[in-house]
Amino acid sequence: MPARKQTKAPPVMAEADIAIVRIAPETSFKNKAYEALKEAILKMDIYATPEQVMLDERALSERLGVSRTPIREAIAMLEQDGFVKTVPRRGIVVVRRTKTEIVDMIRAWAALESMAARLITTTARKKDITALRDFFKDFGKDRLPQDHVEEYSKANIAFHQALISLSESPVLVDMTNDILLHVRGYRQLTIGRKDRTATSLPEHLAIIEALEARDTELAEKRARDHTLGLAAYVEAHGQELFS
Amino acid sequence: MPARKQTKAPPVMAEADIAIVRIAPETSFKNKAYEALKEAILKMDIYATPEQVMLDERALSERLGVSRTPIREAIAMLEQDGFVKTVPRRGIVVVRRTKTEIVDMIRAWAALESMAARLITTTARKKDITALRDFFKDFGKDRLPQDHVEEYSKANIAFHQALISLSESPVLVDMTNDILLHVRGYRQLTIGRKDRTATSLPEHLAIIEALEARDTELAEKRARDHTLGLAAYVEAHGQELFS
DNA sequence: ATCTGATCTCTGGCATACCAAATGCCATAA
DNA sequence: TTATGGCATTTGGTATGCCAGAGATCAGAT
Repeated sequence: MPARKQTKAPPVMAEADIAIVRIAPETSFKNKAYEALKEAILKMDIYATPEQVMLDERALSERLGVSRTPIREAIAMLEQDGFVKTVPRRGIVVVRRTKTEIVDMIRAWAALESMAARLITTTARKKDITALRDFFKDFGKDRLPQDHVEEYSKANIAFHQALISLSESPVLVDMTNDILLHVRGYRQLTIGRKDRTATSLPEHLAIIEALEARDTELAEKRARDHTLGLAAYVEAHGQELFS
Repeated sequence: MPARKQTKAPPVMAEADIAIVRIAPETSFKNKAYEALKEAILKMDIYATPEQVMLDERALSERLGVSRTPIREAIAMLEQDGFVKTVPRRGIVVVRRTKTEIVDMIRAWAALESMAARLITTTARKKDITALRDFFKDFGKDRLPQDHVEEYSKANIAFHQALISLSESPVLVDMTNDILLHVRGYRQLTIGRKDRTATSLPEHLAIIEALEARDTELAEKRARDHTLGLAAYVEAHGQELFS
């Protein structure tokens, strides 16, 4: 049997505890392009422009100062995300979802969030649950959400993301984030509506209460019904948004 | 007012009803490579091999007979799916999920499936719901699932997919399919276990009954609890699968 | 025999060139 | 004026080639 090379305890020097942080991985152009394009697509308010939005590989590569290769890889990733659709020899089109698709996504969101609520009742710490109220501390009887729609809208999203995070389930977090990215596009035009905003805050507080009470079934139900309510709202009032 | 060009009835010739079928879109090498690699990864039984499985761009391009470009694009897509992770200058590694991640995924699956069940009680047709029983028509008191684990396992997956499909929600269908692809890898080693298989069939039938009764809450609960049961099972007995 | 480091090799990242199909423009014929 | 056919252009698809960093290898010094 050949001598096995000693692999244990070879520390010649104390491996100085200088905070070595694994150096910067320097993200590739591919990833930079992906992030840049994703952000650009998300902020372009797709549902506001009447005609189809197209992307051009060569134009993008010039704009970003890199060759087409990393751009194409980024496009391929975005296509997996469902943000764009490339048509051979025709172009790359930014996908517009129909109202039905959006409602569908919101329902999935409701499913995931209600599961998060369920998990939270059994694992989250009391203080973390209570901290969820802070997102709405700037609103109350003397400062109604419906009078500060834009601000409330941001608090609303932040609340939902914080809620899901409390589940400590990476999968639930990632999936809902993906959905939010798709839904966010016209969120300003729907969730922002005053009539719905008014009922939103009380529902959120009710969810928090159920979580604090560790009432699994009730928390799940409230979380689900709250988001399903949004789905129903969009289904009923979102018609005008989709030409 | 300028004369509007006549767009109606310009048929110069009868547009011969020769069966023109829109020709074949001939999927690109990029997509072919994506499908090929995905299938290869799914059937390689990742959790069976002890050492990390690596992929090599050049080797793959030779094997598939195409250049590296479409291969790289396919890899980028697979990375978005979470099947592989490319490490610069090191290689492309096929991702192995931890037990915790798998349990987490199954919980998300439970959330989505319970929402599907909920929707089904309000929209699906009676005959379609009843048809779900067909997946298990080959099993019964005289032919127990636990005695034909492999066969039952396939029926099991088919049942769940058919169930979700009945919700007529493309989003729920796609998301659960994605999850199933990740979970399927070691499914054979867990769901296949006899002790769990025995309780599976009755639970499935109970779900179908609730759906037929149009009992939204009950159907949702049964669907959720059934899949959460699998999650709990994996969490408790799946330890040995993850080295 | 072991440690050091120069070098060779392997691997993904990126740039570039060329291809082919889908369009659009435009000269030309009816 | 209008319909038609062909050519130039546009756009994504694919193939190649070179680069740089991370390891592995191996010779030389201690």
